[in-house]
Amino acid sequence: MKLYNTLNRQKECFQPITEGKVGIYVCGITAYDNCHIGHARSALVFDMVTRYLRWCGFEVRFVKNFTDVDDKIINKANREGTTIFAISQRYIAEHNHDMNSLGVLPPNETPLATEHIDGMIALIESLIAKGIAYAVDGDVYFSVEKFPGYGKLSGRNPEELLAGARVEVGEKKHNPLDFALWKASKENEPWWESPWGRGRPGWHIECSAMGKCLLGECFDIHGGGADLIFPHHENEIAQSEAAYGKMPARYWMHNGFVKISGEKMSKSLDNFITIKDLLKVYHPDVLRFFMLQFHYRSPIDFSLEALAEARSALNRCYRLLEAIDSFLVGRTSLATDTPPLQNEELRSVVASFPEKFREAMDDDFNSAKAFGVIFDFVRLVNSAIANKNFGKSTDAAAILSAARKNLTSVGEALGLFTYSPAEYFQEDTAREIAKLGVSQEEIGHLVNQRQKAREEKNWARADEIRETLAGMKIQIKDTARGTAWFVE
RNA sequence: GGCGGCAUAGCCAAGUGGUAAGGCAGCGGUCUGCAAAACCGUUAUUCACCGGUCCGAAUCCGGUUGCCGCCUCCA
Repeated sequence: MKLYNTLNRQKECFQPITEGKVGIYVCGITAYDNCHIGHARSALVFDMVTRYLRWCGFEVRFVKNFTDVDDKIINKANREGTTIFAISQRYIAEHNHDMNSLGVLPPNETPLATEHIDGMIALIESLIAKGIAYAVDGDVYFSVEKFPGYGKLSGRNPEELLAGARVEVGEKKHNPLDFALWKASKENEPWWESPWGRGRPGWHIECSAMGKCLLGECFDIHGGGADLIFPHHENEIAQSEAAYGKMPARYWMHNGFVKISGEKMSKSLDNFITIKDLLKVYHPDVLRFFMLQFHYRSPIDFSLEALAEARSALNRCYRLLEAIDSFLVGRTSLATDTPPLQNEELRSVVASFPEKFREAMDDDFNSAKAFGVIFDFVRLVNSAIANKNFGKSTDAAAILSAARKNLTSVGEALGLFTYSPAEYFQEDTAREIAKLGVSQEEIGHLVNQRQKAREEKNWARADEIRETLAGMKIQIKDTARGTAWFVE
């Protein structure tokens, strides 16, 4: 398995520290507002990473933190006249609700920064003892010039950074590049007792402390959004490596951004769409499919049109599952027999499908390439079902149930196809109908009328109703077992 | 200004040396009372542009243009 390591800017063979086990730390959210689909991408990407690693047989320990003390939380708490804990707990609950809706598996550990203050203080003390950090008036700063490797993750060098650095009035730092490990608390700010007086931790120190506490001084994978490369992860490396003498993680993975109209989606640009709003109009699998159809490091340009296309593609997969299920109804007994191999080639394609999927995913979690494999497979199985002779062959049911099993297995690695086709289409239809502003009853009535006209062989009337429905974006599907309908 | 990334069909997108996956949309056909779904066929002699290396490049090197991100909180 190869994965791209931001640290060395190249794909590297993945070699876990302990055979068969993987420790992953991903930077989670600062809990002060609802999550937007940029957060969703990061969550879905690393959910795919952990799911895929588990699918491959690794025992994964996945840690994702919450930043629950920070300027933005403090500001919001002061504005609302409440505590930072009330704010962070509220948005952690919202976050968890969103993640659950998206089908993101809960991490093994979800540490809060405020639960690890002692660890942070100990870490800061050891940095001071080593002469790498210094205290000034209750603040503590990390001295960048004392750490020779500074800039290795983001590819910057301290001189260049210094040239462009802003020096603010009243700075207590010795060097403009130095960053805060601990901040003396001001009025109306939460505080913890420390050797430097009452204060609160800087942003970067929390991940160094929590990563070390839950995964050890060096773990396998550290992940986050590409915007965290600098300064957050750069500073985290500086702190941890200076304190423990080793890189905190071997592989650094960063997901690309979600853009909207060509610009990065972010709080500051105020151009974000929340997960909650999006899930009102599209099924969570559609959002997941949309995100995973791109390689995780590429930027994505988000639009509702693009999401609609993702829905069309995903529907194709669920339709196949539906078709298999309907083929298999009443025929499963055949699967237990040992029938003659009438479809040897198809059987071998079905059997080798997971391996092809694995090949694509092993190349730096290339889910985009994996979808190519999936759709080739979908077409092949569909063509078998479409073939009348295939239905007569004694091994058809066995092959199709194997195909179904393999497709959902691969889906498990991506977090897709976890619903039954009936559930999926029901939820999809409910959303589409709501968008169209028509009721199920209205459609059902028209479908019944057409059904009557068809029974009377009044084709003109039947076609007229079908056209009316088509005008409403409702497609009719006549099958042996009656008429179904769905939204285009 | 510094650092990094990207540029592939109508749209989206994979592809890091061996002759262009896949999805969406479109067109023709099969199936169907008609449709839909599904299937078959079709849609880039070509990968922003200009040079170079090589038997061979979308893929490597140099240059040009355009877009984006980071350098300040940000997934």
